[in-house]
Amino acid sequence: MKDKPKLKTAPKLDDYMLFLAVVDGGGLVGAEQTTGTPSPTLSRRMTALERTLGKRLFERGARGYTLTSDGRALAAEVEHLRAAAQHLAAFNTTQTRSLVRITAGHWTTQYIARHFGEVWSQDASLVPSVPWVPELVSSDAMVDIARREADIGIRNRRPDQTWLAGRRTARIAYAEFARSPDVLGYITLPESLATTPSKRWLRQNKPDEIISTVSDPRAEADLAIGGIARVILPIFAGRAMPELVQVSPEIDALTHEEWLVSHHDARHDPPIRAALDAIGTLLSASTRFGP
Amino acid sequence: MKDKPKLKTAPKLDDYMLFLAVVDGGGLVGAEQTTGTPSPTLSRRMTALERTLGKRLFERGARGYTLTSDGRALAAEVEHLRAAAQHLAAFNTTQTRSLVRITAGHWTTQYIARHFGEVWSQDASLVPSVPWVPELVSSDAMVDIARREADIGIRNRRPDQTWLAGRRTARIAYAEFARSPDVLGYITLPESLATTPSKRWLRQNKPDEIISTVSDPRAEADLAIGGIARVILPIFAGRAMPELVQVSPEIDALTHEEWLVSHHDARHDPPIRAALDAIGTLLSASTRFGP
DNA sequence: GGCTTATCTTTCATTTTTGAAAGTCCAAAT
DNA sequence: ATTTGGACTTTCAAAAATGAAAGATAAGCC
Repeated sequence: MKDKPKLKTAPKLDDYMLFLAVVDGGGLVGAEQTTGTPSPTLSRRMTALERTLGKRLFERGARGYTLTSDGRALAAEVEHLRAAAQHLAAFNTTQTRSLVRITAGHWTTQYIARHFGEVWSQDASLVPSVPWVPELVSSDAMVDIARREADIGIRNRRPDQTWLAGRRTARIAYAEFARSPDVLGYITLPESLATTPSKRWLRQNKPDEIISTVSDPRAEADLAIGGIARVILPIFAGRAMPELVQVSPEIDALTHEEWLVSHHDARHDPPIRAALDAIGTLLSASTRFGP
Repeated sequence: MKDKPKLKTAPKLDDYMLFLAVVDGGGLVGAEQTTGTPSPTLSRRMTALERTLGKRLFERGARGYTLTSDGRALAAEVEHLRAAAQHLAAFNTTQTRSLVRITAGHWTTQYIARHFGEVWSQDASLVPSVPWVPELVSSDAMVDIARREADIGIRNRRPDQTWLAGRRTARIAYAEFARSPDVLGYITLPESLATTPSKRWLRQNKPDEIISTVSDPRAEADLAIGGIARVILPIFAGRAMPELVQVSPEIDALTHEEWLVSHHDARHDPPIRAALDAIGTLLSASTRFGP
């Protein structure tokens, strides 16, 4: 940053914790063992702490650091900070697992939820080294990964913003499903909710054959199972419902790719890395698309 | 550092304090005002805190940040840390001035002590913007600036270690002083203490004329004032004692430069910067060497 | 007295963090 | 419906921090 004269009036709180580690350990080597911070870094941090406070906290010798009287006085005062930091650490361990928010369309979310046990387990021996839990959010809206509305999005095209990273997982095909081939007419969502390409396609291509609407994708499928009309579904979702049969060939106009999308930075975050791997495995599984 | 996978289990304590500032301020802009930390930095630090804890602490909106339930829970817990940090800040303000340890030979130390008021004042309107206090240590030993035995050293030659920074301040000349020109013989320090060039010179050149020794540089001058013998002094020191007169020409063999020396890193430290400027002004003053 | 060991400091290449400027998005105002 | 303003995120160049390796120093041991 710009070279502007700045008197540091407040040391880093972490430097106080490192200070205590040096005190407890009798020197940099002892503190290195307890904190994992290398001695050269500790040396600089202790020097910076002394400089910022304007106090000589240690006498430095061949046998390690020993406290000055200023150092002993400070150590007594920093115990409050140690207690507070330990309190926070204890609080944080009450929830050790990272929540990873994953958004996808309804049927993809359902598929993930039903098959998630195949790639994740709460059993201690199977839990991945990075503990995480999925938070599945069913949404067709383009959620804002930049503003952290989701950690991972499953989308129907390659991400085009440069801060997003994406991996193609599958090719998704659509077809008509019904209770039997002789069921005619279509059920779909109201026009205001018909935001997906498949809903728009139906309204554009067969508007006179829509005989009913319902506001919920789950209910849409239930009504098709009830024999009232046909429904257009991703084929992997339709095949997952034994009461329905495919009653048309694939609808080529609706076929699209499926992309697993995350923020460029976040994908290095271990819980998100682990989630991307697990979800990617699920979405790419050959069993998802047929026997 | 090496690219090794590392799950950060403990956030920076300062990030918790920034978190509280964001909570108090209702967003990044409010926190920027109270902490001075720019919004882009705060944005990243809050994202890093969330990632490290595996919790979503904020909902992000066009009107700033609002806390999630996890965020509210954490904010309550972090109050302990806020209290501890405030306790420390209060403790630190009990000693706001930086102690700058300056080592020099006896006579230089005395000169600085006597004239220090010319470049430094406790008066509020004259105190420099960087509060510091000198800790003068009279020592002829080569103190270890690397191991922080002193912040500033006044030496008789250019520093040769690369981690030291130096500024030449004066040319120091020596001569014999006595109560009157007819006083003969020399007083000096015992051989074991005669570590300075001037003492060694005397022992090498006029060993048979040493008629007495004393262990203290101050007493050495006092005895000369008492008329017992001559003493070899830096001319600026001799002239500062009206009871003594210079009784020899300058002793060319003893003339040397004077250097103001500090650790390379430390000289950017404002208290040390201020001390170097003040001491440099004193040592270079023309009044130090003559009428 | 010389050698070994322990501990701290410095070098140097690499990584991380920072902050000004610019970009993005949404709510409020017109 | 459009424009404006506010708040957050990203870009990019610069600054700061880091840690392995090497250097420096002193105490302990033989």
